[in-house]
Amino acid sequence: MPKVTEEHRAAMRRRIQDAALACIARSGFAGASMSDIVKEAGLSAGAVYVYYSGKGELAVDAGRRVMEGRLRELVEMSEAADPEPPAVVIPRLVARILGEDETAGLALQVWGEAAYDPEFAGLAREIFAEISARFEDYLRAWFARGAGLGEEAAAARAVVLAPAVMALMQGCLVQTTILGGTAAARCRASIAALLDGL
Amino acid sequence: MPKVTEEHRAAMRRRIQDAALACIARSGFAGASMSDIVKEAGLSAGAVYVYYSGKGELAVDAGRRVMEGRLRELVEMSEAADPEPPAVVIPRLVARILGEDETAGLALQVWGEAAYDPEFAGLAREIFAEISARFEDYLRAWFARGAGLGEEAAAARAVVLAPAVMALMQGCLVQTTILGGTAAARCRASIAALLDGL
DNA sequence: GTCTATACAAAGATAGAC
DNA sequence: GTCTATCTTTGTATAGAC
Repeated sequence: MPKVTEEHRAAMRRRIQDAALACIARSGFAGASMSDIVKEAGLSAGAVYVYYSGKGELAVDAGRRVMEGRLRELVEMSEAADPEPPAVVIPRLVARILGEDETAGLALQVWGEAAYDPEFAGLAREIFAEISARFEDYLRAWFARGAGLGEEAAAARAVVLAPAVMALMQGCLVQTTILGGTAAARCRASIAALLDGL
Repeated sequence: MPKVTEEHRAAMRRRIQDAALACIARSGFAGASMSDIVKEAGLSAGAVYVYYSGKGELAVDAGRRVMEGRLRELVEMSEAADPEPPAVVIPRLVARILGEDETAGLALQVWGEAAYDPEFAGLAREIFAEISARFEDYLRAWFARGAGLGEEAAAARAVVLAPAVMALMQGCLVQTTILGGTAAARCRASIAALLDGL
């Protein structure tokens, strides 16, 4: 019966990830020590090393959780039936992604790690590609059904504009993390104004 | 004659900063050890500690250099006599800021540190405010003299749009660091297309 | 001012009892 | 599987010679 064991293992790994994320939010990826994480999880060093081979594996796993959480929010958007204009959709999306938890700061940290660590860079690229594809899907749908372009023209325009829309979202995340909530609201309003013509 | 000493001090601090930045680009702020930096600078531990009280001070100083380098590029733009349209100015600016050196990755790391370290957060906010002011200056000039709005309307529009333009630049920096040069070019083209209407 | 050598602390990881 | 205790390495910072 490997069933119970497998579930237990998943639950423990998740518990350790949660503790790691709390510590990382406080001290950064490198600054969060294994003893910090062990204490935060209410476990012992020995227990943690049963589920993770070392700090490296745990760090990447925690980073993956942060980025995949961000991705999940986007799936709904790209599956909406009749598309709303970007000036409405993008700010709302940004608000939802950045609003609830303090995961935004963690995403910024993942990018920082990706600047020099190949494993984090791969992770960031992977998530970027998935999110980017979602944005393209949405933009194509909007230009075709909402703005009335032909299918081909809509697809071309979506491909061209997607990176800039991604940049808006990424930049807003940067500003939110660094400047806090009031600046975030200002940034969302600014994005809405910029996208108003589309 | 404190003159020579003062110059020497400045030169040595700069030399140590350069070494630190090289190490940080390789291993991150936390991962770059003092011995790494000492070796990279071709100095001894004792010498380094004459000019810096510790790793913390050195890290912040190095971070400041990265961010101020970014600011310098912007000053020229905001001082241009007759304003060119954003679709031209912004992509060119981004290309210049991200093109030459690998400092872009370092900026992303500074933001990552700012996500949890108050000192880096202060630094990031400070630079953000200065850059933001420059963008507002430029946008005001463009809307007034280039696009023909009234002074007051131009100023209002500049204030509204500045955060989004900042976000575009920040996001493009993220994409450049994570995805590399070809994606950076695509992002610049995308930004140009998005700003074309302004 | 600069070097070599080293003190002191912290972190990652493991051993062995239960 | 989990704990306590510990081994080993690494890193920051300093002391003292030159």
